[in-house]
Formats: sequence, structure tokens, C-alpha cells
Amino acid sequence: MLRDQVCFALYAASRALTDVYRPILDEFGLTYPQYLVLLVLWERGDDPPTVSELGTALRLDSGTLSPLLKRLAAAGLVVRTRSALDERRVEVGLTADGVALRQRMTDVPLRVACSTGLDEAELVALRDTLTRVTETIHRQKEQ
Amino acid sequence: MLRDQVCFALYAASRALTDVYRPILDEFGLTYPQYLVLLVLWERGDDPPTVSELGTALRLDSGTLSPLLKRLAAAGLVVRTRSALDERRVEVGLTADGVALRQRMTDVPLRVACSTGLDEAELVALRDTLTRVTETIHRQKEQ
DNA sequence: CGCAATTCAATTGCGCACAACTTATCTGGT
DNA sequence: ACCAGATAAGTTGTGCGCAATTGAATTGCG
Repeated sequence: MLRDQVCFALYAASRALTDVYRPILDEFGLTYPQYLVLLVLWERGDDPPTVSELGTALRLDSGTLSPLLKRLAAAGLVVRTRSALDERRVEVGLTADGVALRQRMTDVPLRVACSTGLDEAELVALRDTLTRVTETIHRQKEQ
Repeated sequence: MLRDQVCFALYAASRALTDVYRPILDEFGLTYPQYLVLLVLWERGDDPPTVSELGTALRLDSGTLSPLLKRLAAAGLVVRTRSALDERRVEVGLTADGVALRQRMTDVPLRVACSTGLDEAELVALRDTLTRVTETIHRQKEQ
């Protein structure tokens, strides 16, 4: 019964992959969600996103992001600055260390992808199916 | 970049599916991991697994299971009894309420599967791919 | 038999996730 | 200009998930 459930397969695979990331990210003092935040920041380049823009990208709320960003700031990778135009907003920018870290982590995705045992085509197909599921679910929530 | 990552797709899809489960399981006062524990117990029927057997089935350790089982016991769904043969072991059995709950939850998997928007064949293919990934990773960990 | 190594469950500590709430700021309508 | 409602980030509380440790019970080796 348990083994028939797609949801359990998803839950188990997600945790298994995080297990693969853990020792790799440990070398950089990061957790997986922290690494995801950095991916978004690296992608954005110059214009720093607000906390809620980060939340939209990663589908996480301020209850998760606020303390996480505080830890990234304490690690010296990120700076949080109140927007001058809108004092409610907090912009999350990279420090020099945060920018520099990107180069040191370029091969991380490849190292992880290898451990799945899937080839390129399978990985793409899996990613697309999962993305479709996620978007179907989120569309339903917004009616 | 973020959208290219299979790992993020997996992480996002897993949380999205848990979001689908949440309101459904809320009707029964359960969380998703608690529901998974009950699935194992229902499957086992008569012979109650130990905490570590549950851990093997769900790939969770005692640090997660001990407090979770305490909550299931407090909800009256489960009983924890020290094994007479080996006092280190704790056997996790269902109460009458725990057994009865199974009937009331038979349609839960179907309700959730529908929300993915995938058809039967896609669900089976996805499950098999994910199971393969999980097992590949776990085989690597044991060398 | 004796005792070191192992096994099992529980506990502690930390970092997510997420709901619910709080506080501060901004917006829009009058 | 005023203020009701909306929006942004942070805080609190609960429940995982996992590493590391603890303490009790068992096993196995000499």
C-alpha cells in the first residue's frame, strides 16, 4: 500500500536528494533552503529581490524566510536593507562573499545530478512532470 | 537556473502535495507523516512493528518517530508497548480507533491523486522513476 | 562467565515549513 | 487630510527531519 503511493515516493525522493546535498553543502556551511535562496539571488544579479519576491520564487513565506535570511546575513553572505521607497519592504542583496561563493559552487548541481542514476533525458522528463504537478496544484488553490 | 533544477522541482512538488493533503488530513486531526505511520500499521495488520521497523519503512529515525508516536498515542490511535522478549524494543500497535480510522480514510489517496492532474499511467511512471532515484541514492550510501 | 561492542528508543538541539498573529507602512476613497 | 483596508516583514507556536548524545538492554567474543 505505502509503496503504491506517488506521494510517499515524492516525499521519500525529496528527502533522499536533500541527503545527497547535505554533505556537499556542509562544506560551504549551507543548508539546502539557504542554497536555494542563493540560487535566486545569483540569478537576479544586480537588482536585489524583496523578502516576498524570494517567497514567490521559492514558495516560502516570511515565517520561513525571515530567520533563514538572518542566518545568511550572520554568515556574511547577504545584506538586508529596508527599501527607501517603501519602508515595509526589505531588499535582500549579496555581499562580496555571497557573490564569490557562486564560482566555488558551480559544480554542485552536477555532483548531485549524478547521484540520481538518471540520464539527462530522464532528468528533464522528471523535472517537467514535477513542475507540471506543482503548477496544477497551485492553480487549483487560486481557484 | 532555479527552474532548471530537478531537485527544486522535487522539493516544490513534495511541499505542494503536502499542501493538498493538509486540509484533508486536518479533518482527521492528522499530519502527513502521522498518516504515513498509520498506512504502515494498517498494512501490517496483526503484528505490530517496532519503532525501528517503522523507521526502516518510512526512512525516519527515532528522533522523528518518538515524539510523533507519542502524539498518535495521545490521540488514542496507537499504543506503545515494551517488548517482553527484548526490553529495548517498543512495539507500535493500533487501538480500536486506529483500526476504525482506516475505513473512514479509504478515499483519501484518490482525492489527492486527482489534484495532481496526472492520469493513471503518468502517476505510475512518476512513482517508479522516483522510487528508482530514492533506491539508487540509498544504495550508494551503503557503499 | 565477563565485559566490550552493539542495538534500541528517547532526548537535545537546530533549522526548516507553515498557520496565526503583530506591528509598521502604504494605498485608495472620500 | 483622513482613515479603513491592504500589504510587508517579523514573531510565536507546533510539528517534522536529522545529527549527536544518552541510557538501558542485549549480543558476542575471548
